[in-house]
Amino acid sequence: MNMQFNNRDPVYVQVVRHFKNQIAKGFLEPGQAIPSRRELANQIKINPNTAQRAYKEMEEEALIKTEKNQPSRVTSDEKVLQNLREELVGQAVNDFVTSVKSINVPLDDALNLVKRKYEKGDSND
Amino acid sequence: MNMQFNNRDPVYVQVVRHFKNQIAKGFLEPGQAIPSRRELANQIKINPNTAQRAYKEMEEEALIKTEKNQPSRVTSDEKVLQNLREELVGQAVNDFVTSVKSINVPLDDALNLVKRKYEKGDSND
DNA sequence: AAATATGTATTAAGCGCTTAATACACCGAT
DNA sequence: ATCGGTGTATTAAGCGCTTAATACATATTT
Repeated sequence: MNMQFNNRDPVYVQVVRHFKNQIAKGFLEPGQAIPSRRELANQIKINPNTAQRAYKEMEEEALIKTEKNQPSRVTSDEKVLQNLREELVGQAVNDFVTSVKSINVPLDDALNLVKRKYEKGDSND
Repeated sequence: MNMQFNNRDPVYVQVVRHFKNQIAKGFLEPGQAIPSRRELANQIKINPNTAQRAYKEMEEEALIKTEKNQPSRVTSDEKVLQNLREELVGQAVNDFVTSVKSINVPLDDALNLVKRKYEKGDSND
C-alpha cells in the first residue's frame, strides 16, 4: 500500500479516492478484505480517526461492508460497483465537457487533445 | 454581469474564474475596461476586499493591467492571452485524462463519452 | 478646496473543517 | 478472565484561509 498525499485535499478524502480507484480498477475485488482502521492508519501513517472517517464515508456509500467480527470488505453488490464506475467516469466527463464548452473549445479540438494526451501518456498508470 | 456562486470555492476564486472564462471566450476583449473594485463589489454583492483580492490575483497573472487614474483593463499581451487559453484547456484535458486513465477507461470509450456529452449539451453555454 | 471615488496595504475577525483525544462495547485468543 | 485488537461515537483542539474592517495616498469633480 503506497499512497501519496497532496496538501490541498483532506487526507480522508484522498484515502477514499484511493480506494475508489482501486475498486474501480479491479485491484480490490468484490468481497475482498481491507485493512482494519488501525492497521491502515499504521501503514500510511495517519491518525486512526482519519482512517475511520474514510471508512465511514465508504460505508455510507455502501462501497464497503463491515460485519461483526469480520474485517471490512469490499461490497459485492454489482449495482453499487457499477454506480461507482459511472460516478467516477461520469464526473470526469462532466467536468471536462463543462470546462471546454465554457471557453468555446470545439468538440473536435477537445477530442484531439484528449487523444494526444492519452496516448502520449507516461506508462505510469 | 450575472454570476452564480457555489459554496465550495472561495468567492474570489470564482470571480477570477469567471473573468478568465470571459476573457478566453472573447467576451472581454484585450484592452477593454472592467469595473472598479468597489463597483464590481456592488454589482455582485460581495465585499470590496474580495473584489480586490480577485483583481490582485489577475494582476499578478498579468491578465489585467491597472494604470494610474485609469480603470483596470484586460491585457493586450497576446502571449498572456495565449497562455490563458492553454492553461484552461490544458488543465481540463490533463485532469480528464488523469482521471480516466486512473480507472483504466479505454481511450475510445472516453472519447465517445465526451462526444456524446458535448453534443447532448444543453444550449445554455 | 472639499468631496467623492479609486487602488492598495495591513491587520483582525470569523468560520468551517480536519484531525486528534478519549472512551466504550464487543469479541477472540491466551 | 484477561489482554489485545476491533468498530464506533463524542468531543475538543488546532489550523488555514477567507472575508471584513480600517486606513492612506492619489486623483477627479463639483
